Amino acid sequence: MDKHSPITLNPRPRDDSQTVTQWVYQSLRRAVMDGDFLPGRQLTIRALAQMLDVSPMPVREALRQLAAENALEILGNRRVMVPQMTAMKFTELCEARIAIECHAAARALPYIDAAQLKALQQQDAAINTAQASGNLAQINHHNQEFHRLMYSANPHQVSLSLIESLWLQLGPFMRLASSNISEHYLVDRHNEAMQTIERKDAVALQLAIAADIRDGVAFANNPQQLQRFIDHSNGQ
Amino acid sequence: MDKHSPITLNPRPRDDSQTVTQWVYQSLRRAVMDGDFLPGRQLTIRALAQMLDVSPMPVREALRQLAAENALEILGNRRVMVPQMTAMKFTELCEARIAIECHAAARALPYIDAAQLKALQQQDAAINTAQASGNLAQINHHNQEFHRLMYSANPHQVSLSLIESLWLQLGPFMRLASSNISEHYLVDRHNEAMQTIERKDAVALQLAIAADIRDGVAFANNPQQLQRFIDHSNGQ
DNA sequence: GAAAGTATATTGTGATCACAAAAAATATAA
DNA sequence: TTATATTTTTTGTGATCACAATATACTTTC
Repeated sequence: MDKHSPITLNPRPRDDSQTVTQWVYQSLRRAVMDGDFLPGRQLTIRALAQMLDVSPMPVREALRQLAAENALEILGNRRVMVPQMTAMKFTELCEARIAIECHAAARALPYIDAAQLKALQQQDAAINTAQASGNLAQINHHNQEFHRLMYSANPHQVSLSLIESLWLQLGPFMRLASSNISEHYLVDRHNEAMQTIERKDAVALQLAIAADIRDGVAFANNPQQLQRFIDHSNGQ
Repeated sequence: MDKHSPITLNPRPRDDSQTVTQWVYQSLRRAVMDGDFLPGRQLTIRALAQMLDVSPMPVREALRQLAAENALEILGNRRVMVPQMTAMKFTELCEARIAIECHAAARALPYIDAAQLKALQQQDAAINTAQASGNLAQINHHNQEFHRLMYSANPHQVSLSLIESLWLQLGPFMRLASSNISEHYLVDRHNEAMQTIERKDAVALQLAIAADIRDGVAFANNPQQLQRFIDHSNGQ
């Protein structure tokens, strides 16, 4: 729970087509998602600005945007903090994921055609490749992409941004979680999901998604192991 | 769909305890929620700043925050627009509301004690008072407060901010909707909900909440009437 | 040595400015 | 009159600065 521990930031190179604010936003978002900032860590505008070699202005806007997405927390004294995690909050976040993602999946199902199913299969293959290489960040990334691809088949999608807010809040812990998951789990659930899509079976798809999410946080079923993860992530 | 129609803004007086940015944010949020900005309307930083008699800076931050909550939309040319509504999107928003709010209600139920139930009853009474006076904005406001009160009984609440994002997107249309609802509907559903809370019956509570939401958008069951509302809101 | 008070440094906030990109208005050509 | 080119204006962006509020470091006091 150290507020001032040193942080390292490895931002992607600036793309000239995007604004500085966008670049800062994406850099910070990725850092939060990857758990580069320890929970409880306080972030200052000027420090981040210096780290990214930009003026304080775009950092201010990026921080405010991330706070609006619940990725960061603005304290009463106007300082910005990486939110703390608790076992109860973790459970709530997972249950919210299940509720919303199952709903989004069912709503997307009618729109998933053969081409999109193929894209899902390719994404699933990418997950396998990442698992073979043992790159946890990559596994997570492709896993998210699989879900995103599915939900965004719905052209009138309104819940994806809500789901991403939950991912952002869980992000740092999912990487820890990945290290404890037997590889075959995720693959099975995704195959299961894709089969239900072929059958256009909404209820079965929801069950598969719920199972996939629960598998992903299976380590949280053991309360004391969950607490260990949280303590570890909070810096012991 | 006029991009430049004149807009009027009736902000609340500035509270000295809040920052200018917060005040601007709340003023704009209320305007969006109340439907003071027509969908498709483009908002410029400088115009709003002049209207509110502040510098462009706090407006910039408020707009970015509202965009992060999907209350506003940032276009490719970096301009800010009030999102357009479509019949399909409206349906998606309502279904998302039902999915998430039912979930939030069930999750809050175990935490609702006698005192909080009493607060809900008081809020319900406030809705009745508002209905008697025929003030649509007041009805909406107290109705939202009723839901908010219920969900936030859960001390580990994580979905309320997601729900509020949906309210923001639906806000302008709910006021139109209110004008078409028979008064007794809302009251019945809320009483129903409070009875299920006393019984600690989660499933029945979810049914009551879903019914309450569906009653609130009952006018949308008739597709052409929904389209009329949207057309009207989009400025014919 | 611990607590309270003071001084210094740091921080978020909000205003102002320069600039490039985009939009609107105007002028030109067919 | 319509389409195209040019100028003018407007707009978002990002940097810099002043200031008040907060936090930190230091001193004093008991």
